[in-house]
Amino acid sequence: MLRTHTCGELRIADINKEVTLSGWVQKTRDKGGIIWVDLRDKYGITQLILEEGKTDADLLKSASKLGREFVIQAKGEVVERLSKNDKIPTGDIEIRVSEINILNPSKVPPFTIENDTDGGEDLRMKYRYLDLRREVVRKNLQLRHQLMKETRAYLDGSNFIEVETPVLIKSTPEGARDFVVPSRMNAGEFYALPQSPQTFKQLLMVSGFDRYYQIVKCFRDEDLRADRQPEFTQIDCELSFVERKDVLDTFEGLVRHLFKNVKGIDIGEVPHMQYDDAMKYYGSDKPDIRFDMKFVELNDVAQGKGFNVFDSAELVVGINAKGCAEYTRKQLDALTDFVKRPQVGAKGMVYVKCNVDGTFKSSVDKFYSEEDLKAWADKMGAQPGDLLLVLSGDIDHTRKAMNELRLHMGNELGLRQKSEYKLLWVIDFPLLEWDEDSKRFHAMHHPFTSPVPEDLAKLETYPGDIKANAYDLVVNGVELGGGSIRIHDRAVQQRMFKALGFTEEEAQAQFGFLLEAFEYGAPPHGGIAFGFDRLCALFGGSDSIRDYIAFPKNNSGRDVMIDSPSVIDNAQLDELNLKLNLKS
RNA sequence: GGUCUGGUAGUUCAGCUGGUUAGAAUGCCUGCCUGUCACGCAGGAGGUCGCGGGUUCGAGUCCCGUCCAGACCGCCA
Repeated sequence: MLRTHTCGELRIADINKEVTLSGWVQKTRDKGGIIWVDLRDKYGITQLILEEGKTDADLLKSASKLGREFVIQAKGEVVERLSKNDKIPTGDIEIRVSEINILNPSKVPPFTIENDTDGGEDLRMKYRYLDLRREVVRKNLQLRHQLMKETRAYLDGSNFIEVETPVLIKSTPEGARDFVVPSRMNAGEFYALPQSPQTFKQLLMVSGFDRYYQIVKCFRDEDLRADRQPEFTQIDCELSFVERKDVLDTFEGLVRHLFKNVKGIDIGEVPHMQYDDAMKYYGSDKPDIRFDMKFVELNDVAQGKGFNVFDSAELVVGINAKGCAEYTRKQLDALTDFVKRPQVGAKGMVYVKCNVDGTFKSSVDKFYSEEDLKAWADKMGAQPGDLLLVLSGDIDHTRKAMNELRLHMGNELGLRQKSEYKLLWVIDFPLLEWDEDSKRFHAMHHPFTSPVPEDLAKLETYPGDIKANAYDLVVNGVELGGGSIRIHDRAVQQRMFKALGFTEEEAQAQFGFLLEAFEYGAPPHGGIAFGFDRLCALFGGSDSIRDYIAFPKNNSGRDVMIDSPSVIDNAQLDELNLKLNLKS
């Protein structure tokens, strides 16, 4: 037997037991006469002791040669420690060793296997299997497992069944870029990896499966971010005979279950917010409502006073940074620099200090009197001591920039605590979005999202005005999931494709199977998909999903451990009927 | 496609307006140490300053290019 116990379970009650432990050498401490070895496995650390006089001399000598990360087996007796360590659960006992077997030696690892490791990101990814030995990283994957388990428990308990859908499917022009896979047996043709199992889950509804889910890998060939990987995992769900309320209730239930069972938090009722309001008051379709600082539009009080920047702006909008009137020139300049960065894109920033003595000091005193500024302050509900930050310009860019500024101020003022969770349903998204580049409408969600019934007639007349029967779940400013009630009527789906600029032939070629399926008794249905990696990161309190993926890709979509992607040899290319056409 | 930041010992970093032999911590090796648990003490080894070019009497430092990594914008139905 290689072990009788793990390295995390022995306690004072186990004293005098003869045990066998196996694990990795975390560290040896040779005190001269006494050698301690910290033995580590997934479950914890147990201290071994070898002592001159009490331990065989050869064994003592060999123990001093044990290096970090050697895999060893140690046999011995559980004894009470003379000096205890209350920092670890096994700190009251140690193993008086009678035998050590080196199961496998180890080279000196390139970084230390500790929570506060000395290894940088790049190195840890190259040796990810060593990185995963670290408790902090291992706990992230254990959290992921727990979330997966609880998700399945909830959905199983709600009559969902998990059905696997194919990974080799068909490329579609809509949406993100597809990863494609050449087909050897069908020369010149390609599979695509799914961006989501969307059409398959809808077909399962046509098949009568009623309630489907799948924890499923999806693929998008787009640039990466801290919260975006080319392959990622979704909790993908679809339900038949449901309206929006049914879906929201069901998955609010899922999220409530997860918060309750994994974090012990009661999230309460999840409020709903119109997309239009989210944009108007937060400048974002995923507002962080852990803090207020809502946008206040100031056009009526700020325009017409001779300040050309504001007068010529489509939108003048401000936020109230409570208690920040004492900001120094340097701090205000830093904020101006922040909004002027190309990533934020504002041309400048106007501030108004609402001084404690009731006076006002602004960066535009030349154009506005105290009364003018007081009107702003009143409109924004400002108190003495507050600081107003104002941006202007066209609506879209100004809202976007103000959103960045608001989040930045939220960070600066400590209003975005990771331990606090504020959930929000954003509803009534636009169905379509005009795209200047391609001069056509794009589906904001996807082409299978149904319009709200009362807007259906606008598909041919005012497509840009249609509201979609779609919803996003937003947590702390992160889009955690989104879905919609789908189209289940062939004629409506065809009108939708037409609005998106598909010819009838194109629609038939791409999605004929779905259109046909709708003619064979497709039930009303709808669903939702959650970004599972983001869910893990959110629960773990991290901004990066990489920490919750066992073997993630780097910024350039590479796996630096296995060094993929990689070239393939000519024989392989030949077999696939492919010829490379590398530019440059 | 773009913006920004970084690349110096095994590792994490410092290295000023260009100027002797490029430092620290940690890890590693050797010796000592009988209650350590971030053990301690003494000693030692360890460097193509990412790569290529340029400016200069002289480049880790300045300039250009390039590669790699990270964050972000575009992109992500």
